[in-house]
Amino acid sequence: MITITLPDNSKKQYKEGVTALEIARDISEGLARNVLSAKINGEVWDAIRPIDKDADVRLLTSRDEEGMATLWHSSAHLMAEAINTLYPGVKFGIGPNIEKGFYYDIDFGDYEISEKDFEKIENKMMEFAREKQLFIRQEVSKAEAIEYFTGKNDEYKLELINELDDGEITFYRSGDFVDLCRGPHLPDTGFIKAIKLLNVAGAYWRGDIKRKQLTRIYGITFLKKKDLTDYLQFIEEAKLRDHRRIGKDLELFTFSQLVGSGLPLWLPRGAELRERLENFLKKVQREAGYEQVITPHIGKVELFKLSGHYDKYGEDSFQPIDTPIEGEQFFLKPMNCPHHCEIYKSKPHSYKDLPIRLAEFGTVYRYEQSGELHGLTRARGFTQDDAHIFCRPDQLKDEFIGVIDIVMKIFKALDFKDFITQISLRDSNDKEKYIGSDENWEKAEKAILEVSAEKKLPNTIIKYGEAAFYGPKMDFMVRDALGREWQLGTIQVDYNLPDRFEMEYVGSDNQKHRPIMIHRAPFGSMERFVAVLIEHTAGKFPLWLTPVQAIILPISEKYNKYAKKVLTLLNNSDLRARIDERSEKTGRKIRDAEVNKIPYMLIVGEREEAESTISVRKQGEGDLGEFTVDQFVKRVNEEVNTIYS
RNA sequence: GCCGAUGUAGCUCAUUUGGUAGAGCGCGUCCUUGGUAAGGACGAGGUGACGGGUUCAAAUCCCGUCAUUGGCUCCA
Repeated sequence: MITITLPDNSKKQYKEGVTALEIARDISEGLARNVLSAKINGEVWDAIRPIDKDADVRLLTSRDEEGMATLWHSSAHLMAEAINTLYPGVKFGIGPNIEKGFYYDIDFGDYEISEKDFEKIENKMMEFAREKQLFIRQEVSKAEAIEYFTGKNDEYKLELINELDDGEITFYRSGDFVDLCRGPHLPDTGFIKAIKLLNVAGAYWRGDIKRKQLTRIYGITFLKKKDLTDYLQFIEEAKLRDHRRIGKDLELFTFSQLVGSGLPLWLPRGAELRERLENFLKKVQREAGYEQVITPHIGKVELFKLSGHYDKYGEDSFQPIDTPIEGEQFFLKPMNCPHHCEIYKSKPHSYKDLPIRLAEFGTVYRYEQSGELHGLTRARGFTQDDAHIFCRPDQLKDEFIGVIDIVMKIFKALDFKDFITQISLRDSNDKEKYIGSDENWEKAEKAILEVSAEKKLPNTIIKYGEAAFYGPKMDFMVRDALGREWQLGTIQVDYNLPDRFEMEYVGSDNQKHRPIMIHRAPFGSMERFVAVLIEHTAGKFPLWLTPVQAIILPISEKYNKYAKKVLTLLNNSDLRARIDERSEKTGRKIRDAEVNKIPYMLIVGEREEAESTISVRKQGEGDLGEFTVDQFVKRVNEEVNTIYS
């Protein structure tokens, strides 16, 4: 007999070879039907794999991430089984579960696969699922494994097997399909009740651009049909929040084939919105001791050779601009820092001058690969809310705190609650990779960790070995409507450029010292930030940002004159308002304003004109009653000013 | 850049197998002058992304280019 300990610490005696599924059945038949896999002494196992010694057992269901991982991993096998039946002779690469669903990389040989084939594959998968095929685990020797896949002529599996040690190789069989797999899997395919293949993509074998490109098919499955319907609905709703769509609807930005892909054109309303964001940040930065600078969009090749950008990225960048007569070469700037370094160097500095904080909304150009462009989140020309802080080592921590304060102010003003903070430190086993002294690195990394703890930043992850070669950094990331992660703000310590540019300041000891540089961009780029903001708010921007704050709706054309009077009053108070002068009924005007997400609707008719008032309706909420214009302006100003509190 | 998909009116889409294009919304004019989420009538709008080919005939079939898009790779 062995002792099984459950998560509530209850202990039970079982025969050797008992399975998690049997333990579940012992608790209740309903639970047994929902067990996908189980955690045995911290390792996820098949629910039907015999347990032969004392163990801690936690049953995994659809409520556990690991349970869903098992479902999706098994689904990848089911898909492979279906494909193996429908397209004999195809070869399989890897087929893991992912955060939401699974994929399988497959070499289809001469078959041409597109989304048109999905239905056929889904149907075959459903057929096998209904057969409730068992997933059978089998331990094999390396020689057996090699023999099997040599027979199948599958060089991908053979490559994987060759990297494994004898004695740790397992196969899983479902139906007639055998796959090299570590497991674990569902008890049988019958758990899979809803299947949807999502898309097909090319993927290089082992992620290596030099190797063969396989066909990757993504899919998702669920235990209940309803879950799939809900998931597909979520995708549809997320699409409605897509910044590319809303940006078009609200006339914020556009792209032009003639101008070139990845080069956004900001329309008047988008430009206004962006300008308000910039002004907000400028104000915050001024208060924090920043100074604005302005630099040109190009610089001589020598500048970027000095900064090191040329060597590292020159060939993959927009190519140099040549002057016709002198034969000089200029680069579009991919970063603002070299220009700012030259500003620092324009005069000598004393330790008393530091820190110097140079800020610029600097537009940069990077040749992103065509397949990588994505609306405003990935563009070839974009504007960073850049600043470079030049400081002494003893000032590093305070400067870091100052930057985090700015980032938090912005996130608060825009109601970003859901973000991740990533701290990237160096890999201390591979110090050769990094520039700068050991002492400086240790000091900077310690400062960052301390600041992060003091500021109690939520969702902080620390990654070792992710630092740039020139210094540790802290990044702020958010998710877009479709769950993709985007980096927004960044704070990076840099020991490299001060060296390259031979920057100096005179210390209190009358000796020359090298300053530390901090790159920071709280928004990241205006383009990406606005994109994320659009998706975050679904286009319902906060009042202080929105293009049109209020729309005046005259009950009939008889009151247009009064409406204009109200408009003038509002404009004089710096409110952004318009009038809907169409000869439409009030219900219609209200509907259109609601759909256009205009925060306030101001209804004026006979009564309002007589009493010199406006009837205020708030978007999404409804009628707020009668206000004088002064009362309304006061209300709006109070609402707007909350961003600075 | 690579694999897959897409490109028809300002927007969202339709046009069964090739026979010179339609709808809704929006827009314009007129009627209507209305009180908290769609009043009515009429009308204007399209080189079917662009270039080439096949055909008596191409939005439709083929090739190329550009752009968009889901991934991969890359990412300062």
